[in-house]
Amino acid sequence: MNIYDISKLSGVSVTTVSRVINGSDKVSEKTRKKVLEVIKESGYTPNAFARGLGLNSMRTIGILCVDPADANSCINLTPAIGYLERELRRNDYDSILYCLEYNMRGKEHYIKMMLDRRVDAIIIVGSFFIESNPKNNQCILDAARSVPVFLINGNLEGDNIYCMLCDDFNNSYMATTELITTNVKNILFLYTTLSESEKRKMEGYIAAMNDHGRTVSQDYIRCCSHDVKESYRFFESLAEEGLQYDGIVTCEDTIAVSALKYALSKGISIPEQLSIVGSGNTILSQYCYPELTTVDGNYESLCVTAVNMLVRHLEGIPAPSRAVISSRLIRRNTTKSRNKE
Amino acid sequence: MNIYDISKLSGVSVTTVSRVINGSDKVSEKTRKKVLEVIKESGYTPNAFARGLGLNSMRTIGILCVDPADANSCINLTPAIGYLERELRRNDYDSILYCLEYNMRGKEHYIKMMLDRRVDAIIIVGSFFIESNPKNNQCILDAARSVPVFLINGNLEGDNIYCMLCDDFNNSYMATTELITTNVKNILFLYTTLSESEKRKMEGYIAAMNDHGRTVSQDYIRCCSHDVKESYRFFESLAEEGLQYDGIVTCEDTIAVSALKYALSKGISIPEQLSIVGSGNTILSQYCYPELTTVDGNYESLCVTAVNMLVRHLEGIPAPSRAVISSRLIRRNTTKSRNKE
DNA sequence: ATGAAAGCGCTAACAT
DNA sequence: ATGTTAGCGCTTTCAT
Repeated sequence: MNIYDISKLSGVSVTTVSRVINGSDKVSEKTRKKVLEVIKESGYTPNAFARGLGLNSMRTIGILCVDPADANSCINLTPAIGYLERELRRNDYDSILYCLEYNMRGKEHYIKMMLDRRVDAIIIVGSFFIESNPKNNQCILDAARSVPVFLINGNLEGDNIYCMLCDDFNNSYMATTELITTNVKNILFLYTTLSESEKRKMEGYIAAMNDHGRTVSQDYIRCCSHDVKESYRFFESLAEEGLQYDGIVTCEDTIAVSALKYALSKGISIPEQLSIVGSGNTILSQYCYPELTTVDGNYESLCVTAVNMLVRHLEGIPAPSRAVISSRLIRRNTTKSRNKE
Repeated sequence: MNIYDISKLSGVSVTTVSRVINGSDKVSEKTRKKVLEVIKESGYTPNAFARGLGLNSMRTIGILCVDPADANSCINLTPAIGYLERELRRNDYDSILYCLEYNMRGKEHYIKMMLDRRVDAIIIVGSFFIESNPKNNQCILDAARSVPVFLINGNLEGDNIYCMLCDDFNNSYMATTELITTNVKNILFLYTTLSESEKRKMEGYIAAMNDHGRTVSQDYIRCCSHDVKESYRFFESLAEEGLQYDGIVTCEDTIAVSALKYALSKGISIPEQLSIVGSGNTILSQYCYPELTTVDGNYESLCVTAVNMLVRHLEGIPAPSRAVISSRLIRRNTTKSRNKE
C-alpha cells in the first residue's frame, strides 16, 4: 500500500494525496475528506524512508552519552537522556542513542556512525566528551561541519557548536561558602576525574576559600573514586594519614554518600563533627540517611534549553552559541543549620 | 557526492560500487582497490535513507520504556536501556528511544509512531506496559503483526511476541526464606503498584511462608509508595497502628532503603531488630548504610537474551517465545548472618 | 566479473 | 485546486 494506491482509490493525483498527508491548505475540503477516508480504511501509512530520502531528513537526533548501565558513569547524567528524549519528541524528533563507555573508546567512530545515519543534529551529554587533548576533539569540530552539535555541560569553541553549561564554578563556590558560614574549619574538596566540569568546580572551591580569608592547602584537594569499596579505603587512608577535616565538598553525590557511609560506620556524627555537601541532587542524595545537602546543577534546564536551541536552529533561526544555567543549593541534613552556628 | 559520482570517478558501474560497499566477493581485487581508494579520497558515505528505502529497513529498533528522569519510574530499569543499546549496536542496530511517563499515557500512540518509522522490531521494557485490562494490550498484539515485539519482564501471549521474564516468584521466595531461616518472626511484604511482576513476587512471599509453616496475614502485605516522604509517613503509620514486625521483604530497593532510613531515624538496630531485603540490586542498595541485602533480577541477562533472540529472529532463525532468567540473592548487611541465628 | 535499467515511495517544481 | 513528472540514491535482477 503506497501513495499511488491511495491516489487511485480516491481518484486524485499523488500530489494531492501528499498535500493532504502534509496538511497543505491548498486542497478543497471535499477532496481532503475523501482522501482521508481512503487512507483511514486502507490503513495506509506513508513510508518514512522514502520521505527521508526526498527531504534528506528523518528528523532524528543522535545522542552521544555514557552508558547508563556503566557503574563508573556519572549518575546525574542518566536523567538527561529522559529530558532530551521528552523535549525532542515534543518537537517531533526521534532520539537515537549512542552509548559510550566511560573510557571514551570509540568516540570518533560513534560520531561517524551518526553522520552516516544522516542525523539532523548531534547532542553530546557530559563534560568528559570534551578532552584536554585537542586532537581528541577534532572529530567533534569535523562533525559540526555537517550538522549542528549541542553540548550538555561541555565546553568547546567552534563553528556550529552550541554549549549548554552548568555553573560549575558557582556550584562549588556555594557549597564551600555554606560550610564556611556554618563554622566548618577544615574543608576537604574531593573530585573524581578532573574533567573540565570538575576543574571549574575546584576553582569555585578555591575562590570561596580565598574570598573568606581561608588558606587553600593542596592536602585538602583530593581525588576519590566513585566506587563504593575504593572510596571507603580512601577515607580510611585519610584517617591513617591523620588529616583533620570537619567538612567535605564533593564533585558528585556518590562520593558524598560514600563519605557519609564511612562516617556512620566510624560513629562520626553528621553534621556536628562532619558536614558534607554533594553535587547533582541525584536519587542517592534523597535516599541516604541523613539526607544529603547537595547542589542541583539543573540538568533539566540544560536539556530543555539545548533542545529549544536545536529546534530553532534547524528552523533557520539563529541561536546564541552558549548558555550558562545557574545551580542551586539544596539544604538537607548533612550540613549544620545556619541558626545553630 | 553519490554512488554515481563514485562510479564515474572509478570508471566502473554503480552496481560494482554497490558490490564493493556491501562487501560482495564477486568483485576483482583490482577494481575493489580502485573503488575503495576513490571512496576514501572523496569522503563518500552511502546515503542511509536511500539504502533504507531500497531494503525497507534501516536497522533500527524501537525501545519503549519509562522516562529515566521520571521520579516514579522503577530505577532498576534505567540500566536496561544501556544494556539494550550496547547489545543492539554490537549487532549493528540503532536504538530509537520512546519514553513514556509512568501513567502509560500515550502508549498506543507511541507504538504507532514506531511502526510509522518502520522500525525492525520493538522492545518494551517493564512489566507495567502489560496492563490488566486486555483492551490496553491490543495495540501490542496489533503491532506484533507488523514487527516482532520483545518484552523485558513483560508477560503477554501472542503471535510474534517474545517474553523475557525475571523469576519474580523465586525472587521473593528466596528473600522470604532468607529471613525465615535467620530467625525473623514477623515478615512484612511491601509492594508499590501490584504490577504483574509484583503479583508474582507476592506469590513467592506467600509460598515461602506456607512452605515454612508460617501463617500469612493480610495485615503483613502492604502497599508503600516509592516516594521518600510518603514512605516515611507509611512507616510512621504502621508504628501508630502498633503492627509488630522484625523483617521486611520489598518489591523494590527504594522501599527497602526507605525502611532503612526510618529505622535509623528511630534508633532501631539493623539487622538485629529489623532485617530488610530489597529487590533490584540497584545503585541505592550499595550506597546506603548498612549496605542492603537484595535480590538481583539479572536485568542484564534479560536484555542480552532479548537482543540475541531479536537478532536471530530477524535473520530468519526461529526463536523460543519465552525465557525465564533466574534471580540471585545478594547478602549484605541488612540481614542477619546465618551462623549467628 | 561487470553493467544496464527497473524499482523502492515520496516531495516539489512546474504546468494547468 | 489539482495533476504531470523529474528527481532523491541506493539495491537487485537479468544480461553479458
